[in-house]
Amino acid sequence: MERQEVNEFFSTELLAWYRQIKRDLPWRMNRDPYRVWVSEIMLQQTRVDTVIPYYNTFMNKFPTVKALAEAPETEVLKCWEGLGYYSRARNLQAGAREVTERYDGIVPDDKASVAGLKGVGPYTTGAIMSIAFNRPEPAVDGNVMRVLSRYFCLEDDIAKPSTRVSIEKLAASLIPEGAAGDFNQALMELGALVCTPKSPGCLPSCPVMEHCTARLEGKEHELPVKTKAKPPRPEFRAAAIVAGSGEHAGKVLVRQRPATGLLAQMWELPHLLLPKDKAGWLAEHAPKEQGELAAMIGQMLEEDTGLLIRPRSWFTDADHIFSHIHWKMRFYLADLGEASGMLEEVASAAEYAGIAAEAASEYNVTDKLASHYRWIGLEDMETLPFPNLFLRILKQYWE
DNA sequence: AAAACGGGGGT
DNA sequence: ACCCCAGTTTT
Repeated sequence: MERQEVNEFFSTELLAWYRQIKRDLPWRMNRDPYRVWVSEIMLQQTRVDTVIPYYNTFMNKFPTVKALAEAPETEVLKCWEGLGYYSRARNLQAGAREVTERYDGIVPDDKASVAGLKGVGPYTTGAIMSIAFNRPEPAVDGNVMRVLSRYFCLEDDIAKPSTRVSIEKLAASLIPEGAAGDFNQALMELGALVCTPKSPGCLPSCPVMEHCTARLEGKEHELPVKTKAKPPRPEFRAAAIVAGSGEHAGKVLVRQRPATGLLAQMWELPHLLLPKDKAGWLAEHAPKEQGELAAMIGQMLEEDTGLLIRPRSWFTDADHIFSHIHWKMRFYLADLGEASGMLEEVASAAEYAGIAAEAASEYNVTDKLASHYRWIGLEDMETLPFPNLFLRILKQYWE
């Protein structure tokens, strides 16, 4: 069989297969470009099963571009809580605002305009253009790179950006006339359901195994080639659950993270990065033996918040692993010392000195950050967005 | 080109 | 324990 025929076999059989077995997913209800857009952003580095409940909630709360554009950012982040990569949510809303302002609320049927939206890269551009508008653009994600690497026995490292570019050209050449949306989804559906990373289900499931080069050469388990990621670096952090008193009785102190960087704009319990030389203590000593460390943490948190914070006892330890950082955290229960200042004083001090704090990337500049602190009760957790790590700890605290 | 950027599920 | 997921942005 000629190469051309093998390619046509692939496209034809895959498309037919998809139209038979495609899953009934919420974003396949219709081709509303906004619905496609939201789904594609949520699906970035996130499994279908994880996305489904978030997608339904999100579309219910923000049914249109306009509804999303007009919503408070905190509400959008709250809907994204636990889904990860929170800049996706903020970029999506920025995109909705751009579509509202520049395109009258209509997602444009134009590649360059779509590609210009925040959070929309090469993959998502192709996905929106093909699925919503049936334009013949490739949409190459991890699934597609795996499927095509195997079918065509491509040995290029799929971790390299240049590999994605070359696979995009190949994928574009395979799109059947007038069926871009279905074909691109077929490619991904095959990768998700059959041509899986660990144990590809060639037989009896794969509609194109007959001419799959990797399988014919017995290399379906070796492909695709991908360099493995660096392990996350460890960071030791100490946190405090500060119980309020007086008018703040029953509440705890939380703060909002900066507008950029890790977990941007999310809320958290106050904590700090231990210097490398101190970090060893946390690793090597039982929590009970660490009165000295606790005292140090109280002092550092005092400097951070402007409050007189007194750690009283160890609460729990928790590990939280991001892609690139491994947080090893120790939580202390704390309360406020006798001469504690009011939060209002702290806030005004922050306002007073806020001008100089622009460059601070961590929470080591007292003046600017204090205004980001807030006392909250259990009921406030339903409005403020927290990363799962802190959500778990706070629920445990209020149990 | 490499690192930053979450969190969870599969094996 | 390790892999990877319907990736994008920043450095």
